[in-house]
Amino acid sequence: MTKKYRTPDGYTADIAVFTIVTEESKPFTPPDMSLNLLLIERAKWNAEGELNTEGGKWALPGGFVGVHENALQAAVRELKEETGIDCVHMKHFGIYDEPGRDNRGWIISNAHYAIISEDDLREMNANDDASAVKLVNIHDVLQLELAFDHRQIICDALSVIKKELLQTTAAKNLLQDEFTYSELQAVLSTVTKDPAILNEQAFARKIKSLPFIEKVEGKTTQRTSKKATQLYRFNEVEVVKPIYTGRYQER
Amino acid sequence: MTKKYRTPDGYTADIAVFTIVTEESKPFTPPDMSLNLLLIERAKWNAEGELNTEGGKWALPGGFVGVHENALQAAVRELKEETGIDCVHMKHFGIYDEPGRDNRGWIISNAHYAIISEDDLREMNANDDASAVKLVNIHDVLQLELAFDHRQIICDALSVIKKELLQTTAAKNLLQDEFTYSELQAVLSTVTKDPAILNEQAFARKIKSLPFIEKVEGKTTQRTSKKATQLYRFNEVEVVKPIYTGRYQER
DNA sequence: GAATTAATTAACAACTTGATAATTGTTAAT
DNA sequence: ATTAACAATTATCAAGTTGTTAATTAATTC
Repeated sequence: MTKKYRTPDGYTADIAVFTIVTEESKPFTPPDMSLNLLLIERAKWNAEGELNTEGGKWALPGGFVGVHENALQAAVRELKEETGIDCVHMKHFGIYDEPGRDNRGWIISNAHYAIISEDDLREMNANDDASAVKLVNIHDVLQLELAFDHRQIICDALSVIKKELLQTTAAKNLLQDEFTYSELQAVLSTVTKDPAILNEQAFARKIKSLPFIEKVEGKTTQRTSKKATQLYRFNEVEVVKPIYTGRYQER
Repeated sequence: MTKKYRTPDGYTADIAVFTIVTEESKPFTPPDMSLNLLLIERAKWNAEGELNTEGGKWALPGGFVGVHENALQAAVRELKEETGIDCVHMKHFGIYDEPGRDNRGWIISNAHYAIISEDDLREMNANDDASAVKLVNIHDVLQLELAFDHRQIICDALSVIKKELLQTTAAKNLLQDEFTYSELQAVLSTVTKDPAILNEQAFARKIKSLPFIEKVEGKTTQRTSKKATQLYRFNEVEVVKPIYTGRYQER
């Protein structure tokens, strides 16, 4: 190809990995969850013993996209390489292409978020050097010293994940296939103050009429209560809730 | 910079421009609107008289991003250059980076959507060669022969714009600053079948309690009715509607 | 002046939901 | 065996939402 324009010096994929951490799991008790973001600490020195670009700061996992793959594939690959996590739900959410954002050149970053369950997370801890990887509660993450423009990327990721969890059925990726109303409620509680969701009786009542959730007939668990509790699962129905309907008045 | 990787051959910005077309505007009548997408016809031959890549097909406006700008700026610039439109509401919505999507090389397309009002559209028609530019009703657009992977991009754009109009206050960009309930309803009707929005009495009642819309005190118009009609405007309030609340049962 | 039309208001029924309370099933302590 | 504890579940009420139907209002047209 004849290049009429100056072309980019690189194309990277970054990944904001979100996961749920169950804070305390006493038997027969509904879970108390927090939403966490996975970060890696950039090495202070590179292989040649020189100071590394943005070394010592915390950053999102990621790396360069190859010519043979798209950014989504690269993101999945990099996450596996850097943390051992096999991700199911990974999605593009933004592009970071401000001139000068990376002092190494004209580098375009394609940002993704991934949602993984606690279960899948355990593989990670076994697989990798834990010292350079940590989970940070989403309420604390902006206090850290972050590399490049990752503060901005993380801000955007937080706002995207909050919307995604409330406006789509993405919560299914943070739960087991079959779950109780209180487990789903615990996930949603990490990102909303909506009283219709926080109110236990109201939510237990509501879950039965949601078109995208179905009762697992005759199946119960004692994970969250001494009394056997009904299990539910997501089905394939997708819905869009307009802001022009519903209630807005507090009582 | 030392290049360890092969780098992209180009970075382009494409723009899906959406606008409302009022189908018939009898006086004293609520509008009948359709949502349209702006497409350009690619020239059959290039400057050297050779057959152009994907020439003769319909495509989204767009072009290469320069090293001194980000893709959003490039998108605004290209849209102005190609159609004369000065756009207010332009946003990134997707990346198209499949290897082989453009036979000219490794070219990454950053896709944007723009929402412009009928008023702003008039400038365009005055400004440019109308033969190569046309507005297509969103229900017809997928019938056309489209260049590159623009069919996919347009599909995604349609689904994004539908969500955006219902789940955010983006409709304000398709209306005048002050509007009647029936004008807002006409905009929303182009993208939803929700009875709570299509029902006139219900919607006229509802608009008064929406936290992100306020009455323009004492101001009316006769655009849509012989009887003077109340005007409303959007304020700055932003809301997120969870799918876990509200009604799902049809009557 | 009557007909027409869109906006507005009213009224009702069915549904939603926050609040409060009662009931149920199981475990653990007495 | 009895009781306390506790989450799940069900019940009830009040207030808000919304589809439906109908009446009222204001301006224009004939």
